[in-house]
Amino acid sequence: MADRRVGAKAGLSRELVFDAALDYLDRHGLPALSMRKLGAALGVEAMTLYNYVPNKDALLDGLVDRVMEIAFSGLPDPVSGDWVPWIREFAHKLRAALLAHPGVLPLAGTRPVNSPEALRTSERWLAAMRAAGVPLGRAMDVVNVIATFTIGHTLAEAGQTPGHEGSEPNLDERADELDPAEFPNLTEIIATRAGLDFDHRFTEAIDILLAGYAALDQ
Amino acid sequence: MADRRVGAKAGLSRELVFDAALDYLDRHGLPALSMRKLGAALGVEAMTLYNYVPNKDALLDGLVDRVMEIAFSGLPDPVSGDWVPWIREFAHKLRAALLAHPGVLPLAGTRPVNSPEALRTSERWLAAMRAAGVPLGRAMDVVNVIATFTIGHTLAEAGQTPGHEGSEPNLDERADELDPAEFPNLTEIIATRAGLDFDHRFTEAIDILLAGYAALDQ
DNA sequence: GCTCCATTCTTACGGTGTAAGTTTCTGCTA
DNA sequence: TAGCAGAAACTTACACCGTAAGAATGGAGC
Repeated sequence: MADRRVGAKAGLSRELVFDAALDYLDRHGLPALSMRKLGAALGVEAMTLYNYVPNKDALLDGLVDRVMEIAFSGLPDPVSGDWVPWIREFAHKLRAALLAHPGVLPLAGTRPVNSPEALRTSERWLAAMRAAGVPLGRAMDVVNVIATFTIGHTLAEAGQTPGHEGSEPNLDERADELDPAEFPNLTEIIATRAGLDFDHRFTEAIDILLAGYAALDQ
Repeated sequence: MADRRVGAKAGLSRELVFDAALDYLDRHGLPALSMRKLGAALGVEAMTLYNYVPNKDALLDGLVDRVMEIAFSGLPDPVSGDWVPWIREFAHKLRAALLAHPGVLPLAGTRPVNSPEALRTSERWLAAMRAAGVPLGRAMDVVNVIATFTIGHTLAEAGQTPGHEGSEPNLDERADELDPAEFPNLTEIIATRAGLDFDHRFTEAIDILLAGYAALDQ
């Protein structure tokens, strides 16, 4: 970044700040994200960012909303009466978006998502499911169960990623400390990789949930 | 805490430090937990804690393990061939333990749990399910799906709790900003509470998952 | 050229985790 | 009982954090 004189515009915008924050998060991880470093990445002092964001917490909230928007984008309108494939597609898109930006994952679990975009999407879901004969309360249950499961499962998935920045070693990393006599099944799992396929596990669980809920109403 | 002279024993132990940390977390929340304040709660300087814990991250990891132990404690050994009720009980106990210590919830989602106690419990699960005819890979899938769903769902539940310390308002808190014309279904949900019963939602989803998996093998 | 104002920078404060070094007390041995 | 070794606690220090308050600068409109 070429040096500017004090007061010269850096050409920032709320958009640009969020973009840079998401990029920084993807590149360096959540603990490394500070206002000073984000400012430096934009060629600006930390306090300058406060012209675009009230505080750091709001910045993090915005990042979650942004990733949710990515997950929602491109979802087709649920016109047909069959809501199951639509929700299934949403679940897989949400997982993909979270895995693409694993830095926001811990935030996504903690912060309620109530951006206008998210509310609009929820409303569309509910309307479509209701039109298909699902009671409103149950529709809300399905939406929330799918969303919370996806976040929980993807949190675990990202945490197991080889190179994650957590402090505790994951199962693979402590495979050699595992006494095969005391833990025969766990050692077999590590050796054969049976039950460690996240793609398969997620797909199957979502299908079970959707089939189960679909069977409840009719 | 009566003042001691330098060097006098405060009677600390690893146990006591973790106990105090969990208590502090329950009382003041995760962002408020610092080494200095935890030390003060124990009548001791911050650096003293480093005699019992290598660093703060290890302290947090230990807290997650401790809550998991609470969840596991009292679980009966799965002797009968029917593994479904046992896993169901585990899910509900895990949720209860997490809700009792909501401060550790964000940590539970992020950090892989590989304490010896947790590994022993997993091993018991797998052995029992296998004895009942479930293939090993599927048994692992069931265990992980139940655990990740429980964490994800309970994260959302604790986040919606009135008085949570998050920054974004939850759905109820922004009910009045919601335009009934644009969001008829969401407003109806808030008014009737349909689909907002966490107990019911969790119980039903767990039952659907267990029934679905049970139907796969046999 | 002058004024106004948005934008940016500077400075400062109280807080954080933790490395390094110092002091004090306790319990053992002689 | 005296002396000493090691454990336990404290002190100091450093680099970093979020952010409040105010000063400095640049460009836009007159």
